[in-house]
Formats: sequence, structure tokens, C-alpha cells
Amino acid sequence: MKRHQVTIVDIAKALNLSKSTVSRALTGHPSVKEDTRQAVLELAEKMDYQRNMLAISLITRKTNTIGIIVPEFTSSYFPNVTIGAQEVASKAGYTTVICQSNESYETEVANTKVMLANQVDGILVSLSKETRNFDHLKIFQRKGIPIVFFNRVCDDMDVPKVIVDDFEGAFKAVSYLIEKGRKRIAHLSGPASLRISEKRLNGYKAALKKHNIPYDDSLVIPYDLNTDMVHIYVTHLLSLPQPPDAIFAISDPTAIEIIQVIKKKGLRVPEDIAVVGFSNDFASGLIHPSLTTVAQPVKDIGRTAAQLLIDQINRDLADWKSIIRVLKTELIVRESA
Amino acid sequence: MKRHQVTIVDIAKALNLSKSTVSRALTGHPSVKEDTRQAVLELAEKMDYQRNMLAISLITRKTNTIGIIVPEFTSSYFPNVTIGAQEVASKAGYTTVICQSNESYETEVANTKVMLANQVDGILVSLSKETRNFDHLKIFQRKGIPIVFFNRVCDDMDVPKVIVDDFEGAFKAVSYLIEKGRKRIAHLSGPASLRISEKRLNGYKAALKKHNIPYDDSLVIPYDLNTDMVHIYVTHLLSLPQPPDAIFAISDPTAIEIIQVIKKKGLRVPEDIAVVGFSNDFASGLIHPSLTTVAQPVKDIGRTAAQLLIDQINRDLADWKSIIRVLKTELIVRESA
DNA sequence: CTGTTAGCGCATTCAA
DNA sequence: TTGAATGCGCTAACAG
Repeated sequence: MKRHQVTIVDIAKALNLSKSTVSRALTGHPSVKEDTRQAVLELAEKMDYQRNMLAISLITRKTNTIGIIVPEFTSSYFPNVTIGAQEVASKAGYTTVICQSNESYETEVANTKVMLANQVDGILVSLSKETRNFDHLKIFQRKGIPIVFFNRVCDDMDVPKVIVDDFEGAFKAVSYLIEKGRKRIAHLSGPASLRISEKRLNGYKAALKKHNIPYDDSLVIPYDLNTDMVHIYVTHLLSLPQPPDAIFAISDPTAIEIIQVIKKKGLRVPEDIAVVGFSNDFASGLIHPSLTTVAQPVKDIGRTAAQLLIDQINRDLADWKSIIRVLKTELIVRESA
Repeated sequence: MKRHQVTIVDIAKALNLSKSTVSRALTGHPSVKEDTRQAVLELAEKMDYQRNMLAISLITRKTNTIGIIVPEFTSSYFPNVTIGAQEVASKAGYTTVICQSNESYETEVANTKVMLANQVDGILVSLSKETRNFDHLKIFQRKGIPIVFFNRVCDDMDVPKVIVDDFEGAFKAVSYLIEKGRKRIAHLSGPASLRISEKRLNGYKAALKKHNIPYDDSLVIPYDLNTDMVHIYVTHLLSLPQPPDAIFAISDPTAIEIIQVIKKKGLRVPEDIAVVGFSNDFASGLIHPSLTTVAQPVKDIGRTAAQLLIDQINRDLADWKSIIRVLKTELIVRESA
């Protein structure tokens, strides 16, 4: 099975033309006689000719490829973001290369090497929960390759970012719980390494404060997003002298797990304990009871990030740094609270 | 923001060596003095040097990239398959490029062009529901670029395929329903263009036959997998003179939609109507009632397909054609039936 | 309108 | 062990 590549030379020979003419015909250059172009195009089609992007990219120093690095693909969040990003990218003529870091710093670094080696024109990044050093990403800056962060952003770097208003989202969720009469609201928070954890926690605190509910340290548990452990935290919360009557979770997978645990313990959601999640995952509308959650405009996040990146690739502005797009969240009230 | 690429020449100059020596040092060629190698490696690191895979691939005629074309990313099925495939691929040193056809033939063709232009070493394909012409894929065969189909395969082409035993899966599901006392079992089937529709339908028929239940044409509805329309089919089935007491669905998203519709009509699942799905989507364990379904080893499908593809890329066997890996399904009994 | 020339960054002959 | 030369497939000047 030898791989024989059809090249411009083959077409040129067959048509007794020069390579450059064939090249021009193929790229739609106007300075080619219509007959010649037709002949070239026809033969190319018949010979299964496909432009070799490797060669073209090598010359033009542009691959028309953008890289996307996401932490995982297990919830519907990141797949949907990539769908949005691909939508915009492919419309603009860009191919997308997706890598998962699996929430591992090492893998994320490896991913960036791949992106660099493959000469992507720019990258979209959402950090792994382990990432605290950003040297591997700063290389892109030094090389002048545009980066756009989304969701899990890096505050250390002056590049465009697409986020949602995590503070406000959390604030709305917790305020809603309070207005529904909940008094002791626990918060299963994310790892301190992620800014989103902090922002959502702050929103939680602000909502309590506004409603004059004292902040109780023992009701807030930061965890590493490994849902296998959720049952421990929930058990702990429930065994408190004054157990919570509501739990606000950092994410939907977390909230879903919480509901399962509560149900297994014979308690009722929301009667005994209300639960609110974050992100409006696909699954959240399906579970029983269905999950009240803070919806994020996932596809829009992807679209916005991709558009920002492509703008940056095409134009050559110097003031990209300051751009931070903050998209709005929306509280979706369902059964769980 | 000019992009300045660090090249071998830069390193060579700085170290006063020849390009070839630097190149050899970088690629771990044994015929390089240890000192020289160290010096090169160190400087390369310091200069953020990254090999330009475009140039390398152009010479070696190998990109170490495999393409994956999937119909969609909306259920958890294809994301999980790609996770399995990426796992194997990256272990073998391959990068993965994923494209979605969005169930569109046109897009699928466009995707293959991208793969070809980017000189992928091989592709993994699951067909769109619209695809009936396979010329765009036969080009790969002609060019000697390995293809492996999975899930939605093409019977016209003699290439390796990874599938599950759809017939047996459907057979098990329907047999189970019958053994549970169901008499009138409807089947919401997939489009005739997909072989999996046919196989699952045959499994359904075989199970009926084995249990001496006459096949009733009016209980089988083929549909195009657009779940927006499911409520119409369910409504139709329920309004039949003799409505079904169970529905076997071609897929989990279908089954989930069916359950929602049934619940909305005030009927109970499984008391009034039992529902069984296919694939064991992430969501199926979470809905209420939880879905009884035929589980597919999704990640294994991805792993197997990727491994088959890589084997084919590396070795040069002629008898790949015959390989069809049939993985086993498993009936997961939950609440819905 | 078309042909000629010169590389893009690198691996790989062949010499030394 | 190292260096010089060749070319992967193609585009982009530069000429005619």
C-alpha cells in the first residue's frame, strides 16, 4: 500500500503547462485564462488532487488551524463550547484541533507542545485544575501566537478572556434560595486554584451578607471536582449539629451527585434539602428531581472565544490585552430548589 | 506582533555547528558527540525551540495525525468514543483531529477534504445519517490512506470496522420486555440508510418471532433521529386502537424523549408503558424513571478502532479488509422496564 | 496571461 | 563524528 500523492507537477505535465500556472489556476488567481483554469480544475478533480496544506502552510506560515485545549469531555459543558467554537472557526476557514488535558498539568503542557509543533495559528484554552505555572502558555505570547482563555482563565496573562459572571450567577442562585426561605445554605466549592471557585464563593458570601445571614465557615467545603468524593462531604454536612437546608454546588455534576447521595439517605429534595447547581448541563433537566441551576451560554462562550481568537489572528492590534468578555448567566428554576 | 520562529539554523549559528548536526542532535541520532547533543538540547530549550512538524511531515510524508469524523457531539456517545480513540492514539504518538459532520453529507465530504489536505495518516469514520454515496471515502482507499469505520459503517467498502452486535443487543432488549409480560412492543427505529437501524430492527423481529408474537407493521416507526419529532410518533402509537405496552427505542436520546412525552400525557413508565433504549448514555441513569438500556462499550469502541487504524498505518498488510470487530452489548436493567 | 527562480524548515543522502 | 548538498510540494516574487 504505497501512498502516491498527486501533485501540481503531475497536472502540469499532463496539461503541458508550468507549475505556476497550475498553482494559480488552483488558487483562483484571476490572471489565468478561463480555458486553462477549467482544464486544470477538471483534471485535478479527476486525479483526486488535493492541495498539500503542509507545503502551503510551510510557505505562508499559516496553517489555518486553531488549537483548543480543554480539561475534560465528561460533562456536556466543554463539548458544547467546542461545538460553538468550531462553528465560528470553520465558517472562517479554520480547522480545529482539540486536546484534552484530563485535568492534568503535565498533559496540558504536552498538549501545548503539540500545538506549537503543528504551528497552530492560535489557541483556545481552559486550564486544568492542576495548572498553577503558566510558562508553557507564555511561550505562545513570546512567539506572537494569539491565545484566548475561556471559563478557566489565567489572571497572570494579559490576553483576551471569555468568562461568565460567576459572581452574579452564584449571587442569584443563593439569593433565590434565601428568598425561598432557606436559612442554612451550604456551598460545595471548587479547588482554590480555579478563579471560578473564588468568584462563585464570593457571590455566595455576598448573597448571604445582603440578606443578613452570617457567614458560617463550616458550611463551605472546597473540593477537587472529583465527584467520587462528594458523598463524603454531603454525609459530613448532614451530620452537622445544625445541618444545612440547602446546598449550592460549584457545578452540575457536583449537584447531581449531591442529589443522588441525599436520596440514598432517604431524605427528600427539595423538601428536606434544596440543591442548586451551576452550568445547566444536559443531564440537569433529566434527573429527578430536575435540577435548579445557573445556566451558562455554553455555545456562545465557544463562539465568542473563537471569534476573538480569529480577530486577533487576522488583525494585528496591540491592545488585545484588555479584552474580557463577560457573558450573562441565567437562573433556571426547576424542581430541586 | 510578528511571529518569529526559532529554527535549527538559529541554534546552529549560535553554537557554530552545521544544521545537520543540530538536526541529528535534536532527533536523538546516535552519531552525535554527547557534549554537542547536550549543548544543542539546552540551547533549544532556552530558545523555546519547537520542531516544525509541517516541514518534517513534508519530508517524511507522515504527519502522525489521525482524523476522526463523527456525526455529532450532542449525546455522550461520540465524545466518549473519541476519548477512547485519543487515549490509544496519543500513546502511540498520534495527534487527533476531530470533525463533526452534523449529520450532513455535505459537511462530511468537506471534512474529508480537510483531512486529505492536512495529510492525515488515517481516518476513523462514523457516517452521517444522510450519507449514501461513498466516493469521498473511497478516495482514501485509492490513495492508500487507511480508514476504519465504527458504529455507522459502510458495507460497500472493504475496510476494517468496529461495531457492536446490534442484532443481539436489540434481541436481548426485546426478549427481556416479553419475559416481563409485555405483549405489544412498539419500535421507534432509525433511518433506513443506517445499517444499525436495520440490524436492531432485525433483532426486534427475531425476538418477537422466537416468542411467537406476530410482527405488527403498524408498531414500527422509522424516524430520522431528530428528537423534536418524537412526540408525534409517540402520540400516534398511543392513539392506536390497540396501543403498545412497551416501546423499544433505537437510541437513548430517543428513549429519553419518549419517556418525557409519556409522562407529559399523564401515563406512567413502566406501569403503563415500558421503555428501553440503546447505548447507555450518561443521561440514562439520571432521568426519572431511570432508563433500561442496551449498553455499548463506548470507550472500547474508540480504543479498538484507533488501534486497528494505527496497526494498519504502521504495518503494511494486505488482508486488512476482512477485519470486523464486533463488541458485545449488555442489557442494563433500571426502572423504565 | 504564463514561465522561471528561489526558498519555507527540515531529514537525509553522500562525502569528508 | 560532522558538513554540504538535495529536495519534500508548493507559493511568491520576478520576468517576459
